[in-house]
Amino acid sequence: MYNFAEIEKKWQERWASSNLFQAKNDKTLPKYYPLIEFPYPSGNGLHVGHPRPYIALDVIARKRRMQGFNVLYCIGWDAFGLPTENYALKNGIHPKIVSKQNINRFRSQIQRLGISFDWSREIDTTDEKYYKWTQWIFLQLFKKGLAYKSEAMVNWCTGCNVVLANEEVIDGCCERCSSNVIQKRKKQWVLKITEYAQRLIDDLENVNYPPKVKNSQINWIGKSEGANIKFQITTGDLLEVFTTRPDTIYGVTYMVISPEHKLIEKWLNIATNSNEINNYVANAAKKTEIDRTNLNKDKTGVQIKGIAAINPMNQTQISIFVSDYVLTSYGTGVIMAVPAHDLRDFEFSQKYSLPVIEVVDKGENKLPFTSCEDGVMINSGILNGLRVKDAQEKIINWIETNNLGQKKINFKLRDWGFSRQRYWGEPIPIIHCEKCGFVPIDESKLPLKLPVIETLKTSKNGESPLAAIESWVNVKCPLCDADAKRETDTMPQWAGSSWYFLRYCDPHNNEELAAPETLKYWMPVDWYNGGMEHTTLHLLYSRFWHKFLYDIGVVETKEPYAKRTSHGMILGENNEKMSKSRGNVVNPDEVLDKFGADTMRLYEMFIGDFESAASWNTSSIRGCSRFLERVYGFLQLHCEDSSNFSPELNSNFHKTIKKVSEDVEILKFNTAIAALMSLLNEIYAAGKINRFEFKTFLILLCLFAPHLSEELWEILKFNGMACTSSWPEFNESACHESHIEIAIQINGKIKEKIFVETTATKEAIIKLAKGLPAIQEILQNHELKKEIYVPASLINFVI
RNA sequence: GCCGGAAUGGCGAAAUUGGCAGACGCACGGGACUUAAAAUCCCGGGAGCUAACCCUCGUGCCGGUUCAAGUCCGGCUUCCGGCACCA
Repeated sequence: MYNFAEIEKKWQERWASSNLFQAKNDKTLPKYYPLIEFPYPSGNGLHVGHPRPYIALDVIARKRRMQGFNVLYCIGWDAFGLPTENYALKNGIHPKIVSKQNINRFRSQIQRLGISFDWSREIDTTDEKYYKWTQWIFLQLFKKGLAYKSEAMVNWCTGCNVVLANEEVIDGCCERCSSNVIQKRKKQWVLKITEYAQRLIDDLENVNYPPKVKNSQINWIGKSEGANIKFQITTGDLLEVFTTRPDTIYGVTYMVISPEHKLIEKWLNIATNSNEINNYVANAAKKTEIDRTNLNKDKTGVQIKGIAAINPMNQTQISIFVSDYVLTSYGTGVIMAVPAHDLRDFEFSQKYSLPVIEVVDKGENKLPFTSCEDGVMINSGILNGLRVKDAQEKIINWIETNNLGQKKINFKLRDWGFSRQRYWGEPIPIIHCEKCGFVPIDESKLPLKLPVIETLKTSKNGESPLAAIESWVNVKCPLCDADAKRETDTMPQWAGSSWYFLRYCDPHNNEELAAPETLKYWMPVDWYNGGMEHTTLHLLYSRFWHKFLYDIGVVETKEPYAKRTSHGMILGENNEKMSKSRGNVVNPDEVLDKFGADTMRLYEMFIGDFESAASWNTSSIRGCSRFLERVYGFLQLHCEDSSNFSPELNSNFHKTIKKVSEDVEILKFNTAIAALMSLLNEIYAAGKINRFEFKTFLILLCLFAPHLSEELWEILKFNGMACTSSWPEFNESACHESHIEIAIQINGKIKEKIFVETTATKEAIIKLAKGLPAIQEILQNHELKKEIYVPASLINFVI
């Protein structure tokens, strides 16, 4: 009887006590560094989706060890964050305690899966020995001018007077008190990721990421080339726009300014319709960005009456509108509208009856004409008759000479908002001094520990709960010793996860974030697997930090991850995302109790294409446990001595070794397992297996079902352990069968099938096919136009 | 809305990237074993028309390219992920 509970406990204990999966310090060995995204230890515990990537890279880690690599495979906890803080607030427990409980639960659940993590290197982002270095990196960024304070829009609950996370805003209202939420400007720490935008695009060339990941990042960064151009306003102000089509400047018929633009406040005094503008601005503050930029929605706007802009090219006066389809966060927050050649501007102009001036002619009369290919400039003063590309060059030259602007590359990517008005995050190690400004705390004083609070209370007036702790906030300026105040914002959860893979290399180092020679040996990460949902934030943020660390000489590689892959989500039985509220969460504990870790591991790898979403199906698991039971029962009994593959299984064994070896490398775990199942079926049909074959089978199986494989390995008294043996080789020529099947088609439809020797020539096969009675009959009555022969596959007679 | 993906039997899926659609598994049906059931083992299933063979249709929808299309091209539909303070 296959007693998985006993077997799994036994081997997990043995692996742990022998430190079998600890990475070795011997830097002469070839290294391999697989990485999974470390989990956020949520209060709900693990669900069956979490282990999918852990098991997948465990398969790789185990295979690499068998291939002779020194493997660093680790896990840790990304434990700072909003849900823990909110849970702590609600239940009056300190977040530190909540985190600890969650981590303990996660750890014990994960340990039951028999994943070959090096548990001696476990890290926790909320550990002060860890966040010391998160803070240290922040200080380096600050010293290089890459961390600065800037105004940003935040969700402001008008009831609680606190800043809310997007997630806490439900239909424009506060999740807790249902008051209206508005967009409010607030000074925040921001990291200058835009300075690295071009490098973040360029260096994608040198990494092995799936095209969809590269494309997502490139689109997210959103590079566009154009120009910034200054327009004189009748008030004497200058209004600067960013445009990708400076060539269309003669077609500007109005301008649009975003509702948050600073000049609006000033112009309210001059405008003849200030009430109307005020109302519009207040309304816009209620909308989400997605609503505002929705192309299908009716665009709204209000003209700022009483002022106008002047087109620098022809001195025409043009009206200025406020509209929320223009965002403060992109470009300059102002656009020059060219309705004839931009879709959004065109729609807006139609709605508000604004003039449309065509400046690019392509012989079509349908407006808007937005393409810039092959167009010729018209109605455009100095640009008339030029092609669009030449016009662009000329106009940029002109504005630069006349000091009205310059060529400009813009990115959709925005600088990274780094402040949170929260307790459960890394304190930002900065002191505000009235005289000296922002003063970094001395590196020797790191970590700047989170002060202990008896009972955590909700923040007041939009500040972090830390602001209420006067003894902590009030300090002396490190430079001038005057009274000063600590920064009370904390870092976002993304901070700790932007460099954790460096810490795995040297997790107990108290002098440096990791010793340089250790980083040199282990980095880069060879294979990083994670969710598609992290493509544009976490993945980009950590690449940015890594490039910065490269620039200041901490790491030697420009990119942190040599290869990236992504897993699909595991959905509930009803095909929906697993969530507590939908009641479709499957707890791995139940699966482990009923079927054991090996079956669960096998099932999660067999469930479907690793990169696509898969629905959990409890009855399907049975197929995997049945397979393991067959291995346990049958193979143990029918084992004869021999050191060769039996002739009848020879080719199948080689094919299976090849299939498993290759498929796991391209994430085709499901077909690798199917190959093992097929092989077992063959063995069943043959009715026996010898010791050599069995040993090979166990090594292959060991990737997916390590406990059972070790157990059988021991029962059969093979040397050492399955997981420490060498990965088996396959013989390419032995993979081929002596005979193959060829399909005979007439006009693409299969009529017959023949078996021929693998070595048979094209001519011989065609002759054989033509000799078949059914084929002969058809060919006699029709004219043969063409014969197509696909080697080792088919013949098609076209008649 | 914008960006990135996906769609194949009753179900999860496979298909050397243009070459025999449905491997492997679940569920189901039949048989063997059993007093019986469970478990196990063997066999069978894309749909339609058939006594059976033949034949016809079939990879979300419409059209195209090709000797040959799940795979390539053009146009849709539906679903999923992300949209910067959930992680």
